[in-house]
Amino acid sequence: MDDLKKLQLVFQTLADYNRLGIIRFICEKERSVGEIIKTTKLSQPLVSHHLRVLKENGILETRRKGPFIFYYIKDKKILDAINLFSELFKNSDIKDKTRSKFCSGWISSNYNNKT
Amino acid sequence: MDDLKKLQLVFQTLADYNRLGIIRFICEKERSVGEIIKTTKLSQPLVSHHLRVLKENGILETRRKGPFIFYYIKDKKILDAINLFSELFKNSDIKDKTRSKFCSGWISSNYNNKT
DNA sequence: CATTTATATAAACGTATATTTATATGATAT
DNA sequence: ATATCATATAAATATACGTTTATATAAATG
Repeated sequence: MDDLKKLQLVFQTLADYNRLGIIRFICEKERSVGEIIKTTKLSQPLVSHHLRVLKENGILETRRKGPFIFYYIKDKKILDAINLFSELFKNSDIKDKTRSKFCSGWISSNYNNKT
Repeated sequence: MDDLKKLQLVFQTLADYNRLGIIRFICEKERSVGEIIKTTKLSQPLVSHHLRVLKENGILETRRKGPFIFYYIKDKKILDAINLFSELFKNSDIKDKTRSKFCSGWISSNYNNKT
């Protein structure tokens, strides 16, 4: 697979409203599937499907914690890249940096709750 | 339209192999439709369609020059953003910055050939 | 071991969109 | 004005993929 095809797959992965919503919810700390379902109000199989796509395309990673499976952003640089697009293409008239940032960032203190 | 939807539309616009190819070809200087057809080897209506999508979604802009219509990158920052993803997700083992950059950049000396 | 909770998978369905084929518009030159 | 070149548009087709419905796996608990 050439690099252009890989790039296309990444954009395709991000080109879904629900998946972006999931990423935005996950972006500051890892979340269990149940939390994602509750917050996004999407059906369980649909969330599961989107999470799989996001994982298969290198956006998310998982870790099991008892019966729960937590999803988290694989590489935090991805958030910077998404933020860049978010700031470039926000359609609101008020272009203040704080408001329309896609994700303010990962909370590193939430990253070490190993079981 | 909320910002998340706008972001989704931008990624959707970039989530096509042929469109990415067109952007990469256009990225260093404006190009006429004919040049794009010749280089990408895509059919004329297909190129026209993709150019329209790219323009409608704020990636490209046009300018007429006689019988020709030239397309160019509307905001060069878009290239930086694409480059960021390109470097994050290149699948080649050799991860040298030079090779897998999506676009080395706009050649500003090619930007002022007004008619 | 059986039941419940948490998550994943499979099949079926509908829709959006990339591509093709055919035609139209718009500018230039003879 | 007409023929030609450059580009756009419209309709038709095909396919990819998001969503739903139904079922399966996997872990925990009594």
